[in-house]
Amino acid sequence: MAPRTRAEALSRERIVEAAVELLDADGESGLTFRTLTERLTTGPGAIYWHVANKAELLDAATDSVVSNALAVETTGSPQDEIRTLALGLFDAIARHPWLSPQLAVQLSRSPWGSVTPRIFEDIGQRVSALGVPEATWFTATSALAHYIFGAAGQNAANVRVLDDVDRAEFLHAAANAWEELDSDEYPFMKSIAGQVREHDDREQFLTGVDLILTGITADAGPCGSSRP
Amino acid sequence: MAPRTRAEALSRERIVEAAVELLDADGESGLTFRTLTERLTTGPGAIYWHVANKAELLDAATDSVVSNALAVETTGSPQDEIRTLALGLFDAIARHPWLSPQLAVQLSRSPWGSVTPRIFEDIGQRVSALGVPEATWFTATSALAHYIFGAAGQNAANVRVLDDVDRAEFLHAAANAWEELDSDEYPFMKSIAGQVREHDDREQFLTGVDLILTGITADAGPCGSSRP
DNA sequence: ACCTGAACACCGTTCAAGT
DNA sequence: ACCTGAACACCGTTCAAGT
Repeated sequence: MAPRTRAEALSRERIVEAAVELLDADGESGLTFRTLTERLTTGPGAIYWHVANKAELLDAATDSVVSNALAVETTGSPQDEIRTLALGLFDAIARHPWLSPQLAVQLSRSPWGSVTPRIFEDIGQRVSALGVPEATWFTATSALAHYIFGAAGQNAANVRVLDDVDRAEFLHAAANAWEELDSDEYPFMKSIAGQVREHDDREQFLTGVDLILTGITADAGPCGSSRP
Repeated sequence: MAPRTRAEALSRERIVEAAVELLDADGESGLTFRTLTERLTTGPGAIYWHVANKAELLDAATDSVVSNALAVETTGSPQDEIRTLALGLFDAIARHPWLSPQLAVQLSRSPWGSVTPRIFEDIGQRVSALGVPEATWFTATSALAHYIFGAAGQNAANVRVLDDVDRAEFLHAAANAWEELDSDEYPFMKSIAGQVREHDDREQFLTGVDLILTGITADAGPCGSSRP
């Protein structure tokens, strides 16, 4: 029982929680100090007492959501654990599509903020457990992390407001559009239109993770190509 | 000789060109309608005659820069051509760091705007020339594209305003900071700190591209691991 | 057809004043 | 210590008016 319990005292936690809700509902443009003060029935000054500025608030919201996504049980081979972590991030970004640009912005403001090292660390620990040379760890972990963010971001862009039915229609329409593209200029897009129409996002995503895992463990053996 | 030549008539091209210059100089926050009208010595209404809104202007600026980056001569094996394209994008994003968040935003607004299909097409054509099964084309191309954007974005974040000397100092300081991280929480980041301090960005980037190319061509043969 | 420039609604942020 | 709320500078965008 804290001293004041009547009107649910303001706190950094409550502010971040409300920010996440606004972002989930209406995207990045849905979070303003106006909408935030309205929801929390307070004034801008009150928020600035707990939070330095909007950028810090977005960082905190990102941190909160990513932390939850990384807090998963992982057991099995390093490969399995990497798949679990990757899928956790993929699903989190699908649930919170605003994360994708936000992670890029946060990265570009300070390359090693609070979120990036944690993701690198979590993935990197499993990469180092794959038994590949230590000299390849950094490159391998980067490749995995970048693929996860990029693929998840693209998926989030598709998901956004659409429910499953709308989404199927959307993909269908997109695939049809590609099939009608000029075959001189876009032969490749035309050829994969069918795959796009029928693919399952999460399955496709995991296939890509496996592809990179194969590249990591294949090393420069007989299957790989080596550059001079 | 056009009817009016005295004061360099306004045009969509000139507006986009000025926008790119402002973005290069001061990042995304450096481009406002105030700074733009000032540089072009005109009013906001004049710009709105040629451009629908700021989002379209950013799209046009992105499109212009990426088009240049993709307009490179590529000859050699499909692998070589993919490396050339990848490095071209990497360097373009290093020269124009604002591209990185912008590509993410553009992707999240409309998944298949004008830029993304061109990049997918250019890379995808080479992937399909690798001689791997058509069913893997989409996944392979996605993995490459996402890695390129992610790695280039991270690099751009490091480069930003720093010159080479500052950059070396920056990496040195970052590596030192990681080495002093708690070894229970961040054992992996500690272990790769040395690699980060000494790595060459472009070389490291190409190594990652090769890693993914290896994964693509290794298929599910004896070198790869397959998931049940 | 192309441009001017005042005006509008909205944004993040500040700060003297309250309790 | 924590909150109020008016005020400020700035933003993207509009539009009647000019040429």
